[in-house]
Amino acid sequence: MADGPRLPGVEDEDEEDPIVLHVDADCFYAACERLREPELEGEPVVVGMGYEPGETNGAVATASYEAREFGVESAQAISTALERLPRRAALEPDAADHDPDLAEPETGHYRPVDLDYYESVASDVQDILHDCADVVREVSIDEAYLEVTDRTAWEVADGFARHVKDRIRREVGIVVSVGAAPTMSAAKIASDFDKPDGLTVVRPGELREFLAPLEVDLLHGVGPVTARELREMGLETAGDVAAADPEPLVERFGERGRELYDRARGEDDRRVEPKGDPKSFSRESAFAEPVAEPEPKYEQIETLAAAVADRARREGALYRTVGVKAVEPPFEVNTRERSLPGPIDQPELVERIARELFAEFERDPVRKVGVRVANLEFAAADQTSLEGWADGADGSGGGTETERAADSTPDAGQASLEDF
DNA sequence: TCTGGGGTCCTAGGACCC
DNA sequence: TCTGGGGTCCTAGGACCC
Repeated sequence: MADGPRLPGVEDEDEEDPIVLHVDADCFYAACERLREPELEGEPVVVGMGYEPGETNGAVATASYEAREFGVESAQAISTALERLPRRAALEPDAADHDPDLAEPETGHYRPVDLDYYESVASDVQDILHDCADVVREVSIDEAYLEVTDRTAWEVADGFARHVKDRIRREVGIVVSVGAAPTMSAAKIASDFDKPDGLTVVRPGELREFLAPLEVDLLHGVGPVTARELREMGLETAGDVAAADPEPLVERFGERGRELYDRARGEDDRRVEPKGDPKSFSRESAFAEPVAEPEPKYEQIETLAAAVADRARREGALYRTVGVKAVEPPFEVNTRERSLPGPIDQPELVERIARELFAEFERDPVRKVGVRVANLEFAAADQTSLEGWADGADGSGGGTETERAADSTPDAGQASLEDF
């Protein structure tokens, strides 16, 4: 926290601490499904990815709170979810005759993920967020940080947060939880504190006491592995971490250890900034069961390579690195990648390199494959817009590699396939 | 719990350069 | 024959997040 000049004896924390909101939609995918299918209100709803109606494959993307009552959890296999919460349609009409008590309350509604629709809903929410804040950082489809320091004050921050919640509920029909705090990391924890439909304000003076009793795994960036190691070090709560000697933490976890220590003490200098360009695009897909024969795998690699290259082109990105992923049973993740001398936009080359990189695994049993492009450059759009404009210009456009690649049609200025 | 898909960041070793 | 120090890039893997 920056220490500006102060009048002696004046505690003006309220002035200097930023006010950060973290807004997090509750069970977003399920909420979207309810938006277009209001009959689902109050019912157990499970949204599955890689799931198709009537099938048992895929995993749970989102389970409504009603579904969670039955032990359905995020990331769970749909087959497991179905054991705990049978599909509503499956019991109608036949099974209902056999056991009418079972049919109604003990079944749930299963829907496949429909990202396009969810994105359209998210965009309506984001419009409101941008209207309510000076800076918005979208973290994911259902989550964002807002910098609202100049829009409100600590004394009325809960009213402001309430206003944001109410607008989203009224205008879009989505319920969100909001956390307000002087740091991003605390705001994030605060939004989670009272879910669903939560509203938690942590004022600057309350930061340490708010964090202290929380289990370490509630800290952002602490997953199962780190949580276990922290417990082995005798650190159960954020308060334990805050009071600990930071040296062993840094030794054990490197830079992350320092960060962990700071966050547990409520120290976090990051300011809310809009999200930058993406760093990579990837596509992956799992087989129903491990595949040993080369052909189906290569076929999938090619499909994914084409999809990734297409995505990059649509987004106006050049890429310099192509990678593949092969997941072998039980869950061994292998990655291979190759970087090229310069940025390109050549789908055929992505396919070819992906095939070559994958060759190493062609005879291994593989349950999942993936293709990725990285080292992205987004200069293309700007450069294109300069064309026909810059002929006599000030010479700032000098002929960089990026420009060369960007203003060429595929195959012209970029290195050609044979060069690799 | 037999494990889906799309991302980010960090680490560590090796190559290579000066 | 022995062998410093610093910097950057590349690759593979791992932890984590939603």
